[in-house]
Amino acid sequence: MTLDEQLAYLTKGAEETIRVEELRERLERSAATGKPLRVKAGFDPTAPDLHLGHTVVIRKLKHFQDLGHTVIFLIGDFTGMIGDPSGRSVTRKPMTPEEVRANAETYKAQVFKILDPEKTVVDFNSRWLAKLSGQDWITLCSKYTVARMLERDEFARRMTEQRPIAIHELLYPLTQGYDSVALDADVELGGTDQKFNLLVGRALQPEYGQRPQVIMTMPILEGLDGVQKMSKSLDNYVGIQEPPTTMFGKIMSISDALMWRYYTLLTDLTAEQIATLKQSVEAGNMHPLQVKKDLARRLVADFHSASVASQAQKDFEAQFRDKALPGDIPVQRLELREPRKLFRLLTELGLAESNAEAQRKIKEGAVHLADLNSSGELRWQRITDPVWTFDPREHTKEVAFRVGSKRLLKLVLSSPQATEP
RNA sequence: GGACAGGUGGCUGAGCGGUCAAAAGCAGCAGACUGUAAAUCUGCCGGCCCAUGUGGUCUACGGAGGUUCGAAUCCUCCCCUGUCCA
Repeated sequence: MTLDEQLAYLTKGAEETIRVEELRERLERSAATGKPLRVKAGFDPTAPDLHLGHTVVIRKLKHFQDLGHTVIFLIGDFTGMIGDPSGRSVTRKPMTPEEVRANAETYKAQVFKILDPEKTVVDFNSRWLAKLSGQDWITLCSKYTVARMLERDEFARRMTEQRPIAIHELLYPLTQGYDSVALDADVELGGTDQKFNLLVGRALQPEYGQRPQVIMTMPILEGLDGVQKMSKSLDNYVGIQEPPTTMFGKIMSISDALMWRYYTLLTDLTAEQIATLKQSVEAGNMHPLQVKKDLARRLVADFHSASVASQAQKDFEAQFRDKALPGDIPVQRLELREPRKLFRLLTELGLAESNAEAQRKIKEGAVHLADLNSSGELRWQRITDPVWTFDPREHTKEVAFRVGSKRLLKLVLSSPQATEP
C-alpha cells in the first residue's frame, strides 16, 4: 500500500484524527526505520462483556495491526478504581488481582475474535500507576491546570448544573494521559467521548520529553434503539458472545436508518459499496428487509462462523415467517401435577416480573401458549383471561409460552410417577 | 465556620394537610398496522390477595422522630447536594 492508501485505510470511519499530518509523518518514519508504531487503546476492566459498540474501536486497532503496527490493548485496572467521570458513578472498589486477571482472560477471548493474538500486547496500567510515589503524583498534577480540566464537557456541565465533582475524578484524565507517557504511545484510539482524555495524553507527553501522540476518535455506536449509545445498562446492546440466534434477532430489530450506520461502522464494506446498496433500496430494487438480513448474517459470521450465521438466519425466518420455534430458546423443566393459575406460572418461569405484570400482559393479549406435539406443528393459542388456569393434564409434555414477541420459553413438564427410562 | 437554596417513582419534573400509588413529559412494555423496521393509533406502566370491582391490603415521596382523625405536604434533628461569604 502506498502511504496515501495507508492513510485512507486508517482514517476511514474515524470521526476525527488529530492530526492527520502527524500520522502521515509517523507512518513515513516507521516505514523508513522499520519500527512499527505503538498504537494504544484503553479499556475498562469492569466490563469484560464486549458488545458491538466496543468493536468499532477494536476494528480500527485491527486496521493498524494489518499494516504491521504494534497494538497495545490496555486494561485500565488502576483507572478502573477511579471510574471515568460520568456523573453517576462514585469511586469504585479496587478489584483483586484475581478478578483483574479473570477479566483480562475474558477480554482476550473476545478481543481476539477481531485482533491477532500474535501481534497484540495486552497490558495493565496498574503496572506503572500503582508504583507512582506521592511525589510523582504531585509532579503529574502540576503538568495540567484546573481551568483546562474543567473544559471537559462532563465537568463543565456539572458545574453549571450545580452537581458535585469529586476531586479524584479530575485524576482520571491525568492518569489516562500518563498511560501514554508510560507506554510511549504513537497513537491512541478511543470513542469520541474519550476525546478529552486522549488530548490530555497528547498534552502530557511533551511535558515528559515525548512527542505528542496522534489521537483518533471513533464514532460512538448507537444502540438498538438508534438513539442512545449502545450499552449494557441500557439494554440496547448486542454482545459479541451472545448466541447466534439472539444476535441475529437483535440486529434485525434495528431501524432501517440505523442499519446503514451499522454497515459503516461494523462491516468492511467500503463507503462506495454501502452507498450503492442504499441507492438500490431507495430505488426499490432491493428490499430493506433483505439488506438487513445480510447485515445480521455478516455480523453473526464475524463472531461465530458463516455456517452458524446461515443457520441463525434460517431460525429467524422459521420463527417469524413460518412461526416455528427457533432452535435455541430457553428450556425449563418443571414438576407440575396440579393445575396452576397461568399468571403465577409466568412469574415463576421468569416470563413476567410479578404476578401483577403477568396478569396485565394476559389482559393485553400478549400471552400465547402452544402444545408441542411430535409433528412439530405449532398452534399458538392466545390467552386473555387473567384468571385462566393451566392444567398440565390437558396439555402435551412440552409446552411453549410466549409473552409479547421477545419473551419465549419452552417448558418441559415432568410428572414424578411417570419417569422416563 | 456562617447565610441561603434544594433532595418526589428508571430519568426530567408538578404537587405543598385529606379527593395522592402521586400531574405531565421521556424511557419501557403490550396490542393494532407492518417487514419483529420506521411512523401512527390504543392500552399499560409499585407489590401481594380476592377474583373483576369506581375491590381489599401492604410498601413508597433523602433518613429518624413528632404534630394531626389524617402528612409527599407542618415541626425537630440528622444525612446528602449546590450557591454565596469566610
